Amino acid sequence: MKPKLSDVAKEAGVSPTTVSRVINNHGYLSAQTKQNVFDAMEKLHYQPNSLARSLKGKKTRIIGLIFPGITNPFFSELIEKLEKSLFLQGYKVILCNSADDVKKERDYLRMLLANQVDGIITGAHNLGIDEYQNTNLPIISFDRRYADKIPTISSDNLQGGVLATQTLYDAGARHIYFMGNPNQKGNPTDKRLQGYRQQIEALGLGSHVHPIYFDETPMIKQASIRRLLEKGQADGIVCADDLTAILVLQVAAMLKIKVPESLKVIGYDGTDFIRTYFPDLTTIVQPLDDIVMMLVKMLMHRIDNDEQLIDEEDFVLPISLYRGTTI
Amino acid sequence: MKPKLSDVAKEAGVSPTTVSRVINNHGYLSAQTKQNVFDAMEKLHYQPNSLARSLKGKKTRIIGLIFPGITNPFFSELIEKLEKSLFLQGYKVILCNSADDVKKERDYLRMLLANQVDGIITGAHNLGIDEYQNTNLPIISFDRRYADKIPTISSDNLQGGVLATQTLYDAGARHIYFMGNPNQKGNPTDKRLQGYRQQIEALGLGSHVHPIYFDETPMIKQASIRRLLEKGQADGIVCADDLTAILVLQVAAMLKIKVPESLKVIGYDGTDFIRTYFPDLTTIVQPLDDIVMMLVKMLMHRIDNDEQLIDEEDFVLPISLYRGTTI
DNA sequence: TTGTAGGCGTTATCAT
DNA sequence: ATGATAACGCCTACAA
Repeated sequence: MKPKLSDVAKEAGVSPTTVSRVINNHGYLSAQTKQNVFDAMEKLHYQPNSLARSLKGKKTRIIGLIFPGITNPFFSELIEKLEKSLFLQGYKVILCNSADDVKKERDYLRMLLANQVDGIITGAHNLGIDEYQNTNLPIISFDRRYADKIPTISSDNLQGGVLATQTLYDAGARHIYFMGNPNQKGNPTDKRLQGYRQQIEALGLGSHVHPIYFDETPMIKQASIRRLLEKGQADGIVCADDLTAILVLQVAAMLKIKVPESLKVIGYDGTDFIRTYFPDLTTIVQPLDDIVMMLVKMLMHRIDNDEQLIDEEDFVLPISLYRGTTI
Repeated sequence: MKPKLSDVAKEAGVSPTTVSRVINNHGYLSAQTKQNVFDAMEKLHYQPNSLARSLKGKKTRIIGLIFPGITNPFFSELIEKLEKSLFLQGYKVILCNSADDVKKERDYLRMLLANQVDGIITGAHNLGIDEYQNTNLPIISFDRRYADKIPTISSDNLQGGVLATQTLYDAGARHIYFMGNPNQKGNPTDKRLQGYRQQIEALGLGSHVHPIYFDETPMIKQASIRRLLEKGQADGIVCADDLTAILVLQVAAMLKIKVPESLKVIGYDGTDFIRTYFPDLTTIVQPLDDIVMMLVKMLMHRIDNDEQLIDEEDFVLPISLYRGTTI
């Protein structure tokens, strides 16, 4: 059996209380006793049981992370940075892949609650408001609008849409398409399209949206992109994410469409990964480090200050442009 | 406060025991009582406390995942698939990023033990044997040799090295370099280099290893690759992973070295991501789905059958070749 | 400086 | 068919 506190106590010849005190560095202990207890712990390979500890009211120091996937470089970088940052604060992370599946997200949310996590950071986006609303747990959301109780961090998607469009225009494109999810569900990312529309209008151009959905396989996206490019009307494309932009470049190469001469392409996200392995791609860069810092900071704040949200309004971080050769 | 079992009991007008019975579907309950309890649970938004439950000896249904990072597509796909598979079996996942940091890995291992996880799947690779050895927890490792008690799953790295080398040879390369970590620490991945060496010898060629380390930044790798390519001696390169291969292609383009005419390149891993977004890259494909299935299957087996490892020897899965245009 | 007792929320055992 | 009771491993008053 696993050694428990009382085993250590017996081994060290003291009471369980004393051992607990040593572990938690509580109150006054004689150096000798401390040493005895440490030796006993060492000898028995003792590990305190976090469960029992948390049951007694202590925090679990576990944060739940709910995201729609981890293979997209944007999410893998975001999650890796979050994990890193939280680890430094002494937190572990339970990773929940909502996989764009409402049921799975709900299941996970329940599990996290059942496991008494200290807080949740979520970037998933299916659930009805109430499930999240119904808990008093500190929750911070990235790029998703859940409920008034839950602060949202995002980067400036509107400005991103504007900047992408303007950048294409400045480079000479006049038939600028937007490629991404046309559904407007009220999430911050919807603003990329809004920014596009807004700027298109300001420039006196025509607005064209080519729908590409998050849950389509790359093959399907590719076929869809091909249909668009074959028409040969677009000379500029604002892609709602970098991976889509890469598919556009692939299809363009396949169709022998010259980039950027005949077609200019701009992506969105600008992760380290993409900038390193697809340095050609011009893209709107989200400030990942700042996003992570804000998410963690606000979460920590909510955890430490039991008072409800104070001036916790939504927080929008500025984006920037990375210039590759596709424009 | 959060409702507890006894609150539900009070609400439903029964004893806590009965509520527990309903929740766990234990013994005989009248349909009426059941209904009452369910209603009460619903009404109070009751969530059983997993901690208390686990403290009472129940499993936590949490699996720890220890990997050296998640941004490499190979790991992100592996982890995503593991999470998916484990979720289907009713397990949650605590994600631990060892970040190639011995201390962090040890910390995480301790935390996992403290949190009474039901098992661990690890693909990290720093720790001394003893820490893992010292526990009776079911642990399965991917591509890392820890200890005799811990079964290792891997794909056929030796054959991968052989196949990569032979493929380059068949395409006409005669000055074939290996690019990757030259240190042999006894891990399965070392065999990629061994396979290369073995085949080089069989072919009567000279063996050349250009060292690239896992923890180098892409910039550094690139500079290092550049130094090699500028010498112009290599006409074929076996890369120990796909990302390195992509850097090689970048540098080759920069130096105006024609691929595959003057230089043939083959990568290693062959994730869906790379095959989709870098379809040109010829690469050795690891059977990720099979790897995941084996990892999960063996872990479940170890968890369910308390008996110690039976014939749990290491398990090696076959690799395959994906043909792009870089050879 | 150290020990004793009770309880955190749940479940298993024994009654009824 | 349902309840009372005693654990699970730890922590925190309260004593001594």
